[in-house]
Amino acid sequence: MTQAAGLRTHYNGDLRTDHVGQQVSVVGWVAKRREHGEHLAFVDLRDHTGVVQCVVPGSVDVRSEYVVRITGTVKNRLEGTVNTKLATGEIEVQDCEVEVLSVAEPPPFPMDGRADDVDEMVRLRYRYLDLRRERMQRNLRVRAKVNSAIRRAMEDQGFIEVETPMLMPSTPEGAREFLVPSRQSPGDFYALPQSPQLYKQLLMVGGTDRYFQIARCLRDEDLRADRQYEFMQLDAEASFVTQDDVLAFISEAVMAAAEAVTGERPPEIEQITWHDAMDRYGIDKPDLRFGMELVELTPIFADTGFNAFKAPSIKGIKVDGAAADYGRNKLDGLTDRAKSLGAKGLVWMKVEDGGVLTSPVAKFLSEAEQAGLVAAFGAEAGDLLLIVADEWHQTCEVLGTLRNDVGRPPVHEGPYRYVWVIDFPMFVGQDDEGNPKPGHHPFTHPHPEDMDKLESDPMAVRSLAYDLVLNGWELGSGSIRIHEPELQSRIFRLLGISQEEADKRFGFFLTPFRYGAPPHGGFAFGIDRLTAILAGEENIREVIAFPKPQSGTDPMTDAPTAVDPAQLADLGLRLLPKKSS
RNA sequence: GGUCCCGUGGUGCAGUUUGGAGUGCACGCCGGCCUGUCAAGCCGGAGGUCGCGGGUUCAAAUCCCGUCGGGACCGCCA
Repeated sequence: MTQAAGLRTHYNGDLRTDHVGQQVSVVGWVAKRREHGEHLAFVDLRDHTGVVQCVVPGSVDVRSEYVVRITGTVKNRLEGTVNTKLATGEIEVQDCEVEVLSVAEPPPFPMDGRADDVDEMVRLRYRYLDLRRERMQRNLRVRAKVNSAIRRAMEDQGFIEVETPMLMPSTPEGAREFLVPSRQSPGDFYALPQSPQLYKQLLMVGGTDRYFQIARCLRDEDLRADRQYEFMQLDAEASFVTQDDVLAFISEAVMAAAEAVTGERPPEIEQITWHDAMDRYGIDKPDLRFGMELVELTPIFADTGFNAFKAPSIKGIKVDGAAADYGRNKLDGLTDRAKSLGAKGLVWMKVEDGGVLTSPVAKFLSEAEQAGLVAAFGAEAGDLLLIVADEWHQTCEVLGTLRNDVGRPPVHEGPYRYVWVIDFPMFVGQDDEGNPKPGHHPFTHPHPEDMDKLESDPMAVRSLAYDLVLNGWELGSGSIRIHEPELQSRIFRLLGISQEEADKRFGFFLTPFRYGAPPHGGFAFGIDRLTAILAGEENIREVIAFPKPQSGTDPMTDAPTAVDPAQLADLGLRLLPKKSS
């Protein structure tokens, strides 16, 4: 409870029967006025702590959202007028005098739960009003608790907070950057940090040992429910540590944040390898809140006569009791979805009594194969089976997406299921020139057990990279970094990056490693995402004071805006004509 | 760049399938009444370029084309 001062003696939501008899002054916004003729009026007064009812012995000229100071005496409510919906509902402030501090126009939407249904653009245009609402104030305070708990947890583990520059050189790997033109060096640009990645590694070279920062990151990529242009990360890096050390540090910060919000410390965060995550859940950010794991079917069809199942990997998922819920339309929808994900097709089967399978393709399967399916799935009458046959990765990915489509609850619904995904592949896919692409980033240390496969079988090499996942959302990722210049050169060679090119692109970053770099590793996770889930929100915009909609424009400030030609001239910039189609 | 959904007084909706006068509901707003209400109650009232543009039609919120805005997702986010 905060000590009240200034114009008020108490916060509205704090008043209880303990205060009965006290003369109090409370301030805030008029949530509601109810007049009963010239002798009695009620004013519900709201601040961020709650609402208290004030009784005025006469009429009172206030409207919704007027800012007022009310002075009166706390009394028990009359018999039968207690309001159990209010925390302050056993008392009221009586014999009130009302002093108007600010008048207000009628707000465009109500400052209560009904505004949850209002068009988000309207809420964002009047965000300063939206923020008055209990939900928004709660979310801001959840966020503050998360930040505070993280900071404390990191400091308790010997990390120090260091700020890094917002204006840095462009390093056009990964996410698209926001650029900032330089006035003193016309035609040149800074970039805003996608993350403090490079600086924090240099802090390790600089002997900082354990660094963290609650860092703002900026990425000029399309916005989503879980993505804003600018977002906050707990960014951390430590020297002379193993992967397990890093996981422990970050687990501690996340669990401390969760405990600060929910009052309950999560159990130790389990781990799963990337391969197992893909194999069992078909995705590298598995949602462990529900089962429906991918079932291995490949051996059943080793000698099949069904052409569609002559594939390297056949897997399926079982949707319990869903056969009756999925008519032809929905099944066609799932098939289209599978195809749009790159599958050649989707086989569905409905399980009838006695293990009989109903499916357009059942007639192509032998009795042994059908029996094998029922056994492998543990299928019972009424279940729906969805089966994909393809390359292993493709099979897993398609089924993983269908599993989420069919079974995944909203992200904010409990329970909280954290999981570390470890042993990510070092390389993922190929670039246009046929070189392997880094799965994490080009400074990630290969898994020590796979060093001998770097050149001979690069796609089989694991890395010391790891992700933290909560309820199917990727909270963040990290890795043990390469600290040996020779190994770094070897990785660049594999990626098809020449030494000259590497020096040009990352010179300022690579040179320091020639002067004695400690082994180090780190992590960064998204505070917006963690906060949203802990606050019970499924969109990070709800836990950001002033977010932007998908267009990236701000309906409140109209940013981005055109600027004065003189400003452009100062920067040595001239605009091209706008594209017209 | 793509797919799908949405756009009707200040707010939330119905009306669109099957074209027929801006018709309706709830909240809010304005005025009146009301001495125990509490997202009060009763009476009265104001408030609309049906996102915008074009087309079809005797007639368009409704059908067609385009466009703008918003949302979810794919691509993208090392």
